[in-house]
Amino acid sequence: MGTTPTLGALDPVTESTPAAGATEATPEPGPQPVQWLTEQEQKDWRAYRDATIRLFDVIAHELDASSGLSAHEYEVLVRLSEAPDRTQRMSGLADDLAHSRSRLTHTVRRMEERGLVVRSACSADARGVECTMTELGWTTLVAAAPPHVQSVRDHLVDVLTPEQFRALGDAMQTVRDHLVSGPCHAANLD
Amino acid sequence: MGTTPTLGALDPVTESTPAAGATEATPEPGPQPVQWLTEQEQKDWRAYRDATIRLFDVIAHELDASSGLSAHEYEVLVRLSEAPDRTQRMSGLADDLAHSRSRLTHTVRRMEERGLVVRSACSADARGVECTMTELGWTTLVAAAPPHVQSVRDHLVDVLTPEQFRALGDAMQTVRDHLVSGPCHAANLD
DNA sequence: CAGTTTTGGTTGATGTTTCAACAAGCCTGA
DNA sequence: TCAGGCTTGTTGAAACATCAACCAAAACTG
Repeated sequence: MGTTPTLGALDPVTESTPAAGATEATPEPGPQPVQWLTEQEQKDWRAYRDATIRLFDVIAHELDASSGLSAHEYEVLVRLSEAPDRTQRMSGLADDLAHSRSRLTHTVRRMEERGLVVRSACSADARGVECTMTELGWTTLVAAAPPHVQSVRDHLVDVLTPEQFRALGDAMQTVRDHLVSGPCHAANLD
Repeated sequence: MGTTPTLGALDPVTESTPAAGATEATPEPGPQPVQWLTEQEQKDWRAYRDATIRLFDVIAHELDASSGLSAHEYEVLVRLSEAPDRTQRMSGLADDLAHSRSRLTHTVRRMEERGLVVRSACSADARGVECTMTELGWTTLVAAAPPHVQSVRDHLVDVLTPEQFRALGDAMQTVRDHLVSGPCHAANLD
């Protein structure tokens, strides 16, 4: 009834505390003593989440429109372009891209069918497979990069002040380090 | 390798390839006068991109593990929980979530099959469909929220200083505003 | 140096998202 | 009023991602 409690972002409950502790640590005898997000934290988390989803969406769309590459394919090509001999092991690629191995296998197979990369046995480790960028892959990447960079500028870099963007990079580098070095970052990795 | 020009992030070319392969029918000087990202900008963009992918990945994984909801389903429930009568039009929901209409239709159909929401005709507009959260949807959300909030804290909020996190929210709010009010934000929307 | 475990990679089934096409209701103007 | 265009929402097929199962080679272990 009147109990539609103007719910905070991902904090739909705060329930048994009607008007009270929406913003503070709630050490109540609930199932879990979770420290809820403050209203400001909710706003910030939502802004980050929402903006990022839309940003990635529009950038991926523009990339596909201008080059026919998906964001993931583009990223595979970038990594290969930076690797010695434009070649990298599948496992290394998967780790770099934070993709599951199986996802990478599928992606690379499709890219191979289109002639963007080739796979070959790895000499050092008979289990391994090496992925190499073809000339077509290279020219495709070279053609794709300028409009993509423009996208990133238009929708992100140039929208912020240089200081804001630097701070964003710093913060996210911290987040990234914490994630990859964290205790159980087992989450991914197939 | 002498010919592998230590390539920057998404800037694989920089200069090594002049007019090469670009559009032939362009009499203009140069393919595009794109302003490349500086090295620092590349680092920051990559940190943001990479950290975000991993972050969303691990948070979605933990949410699914603890509640059986995907991140998208969770978000649908949150929006409904905040709407009057826990009901919202499909179109409004799709806009809020930056999902295509067709994606939302599929998602909601699956959620309806699981009893989390129900759909009904919209009285005001015979084309419309209203989506309402069920009691099961509510209790599911209430159970899902605490561990999810904990996830967000563990991997993002508490990893940064309060100032960093505030700045992140501010910056991304700017990015979001620019995206939704931008000239052609037609990108999405089915 | 056999037996076990771990790692690298693939496969196919299943689930989800995207895309194009469509149906039906709304709205406008002549 | 009714023709045309816009909006809302759905559908089915195709593309893509995820998951569990699997094989083969390496790396341990006793």
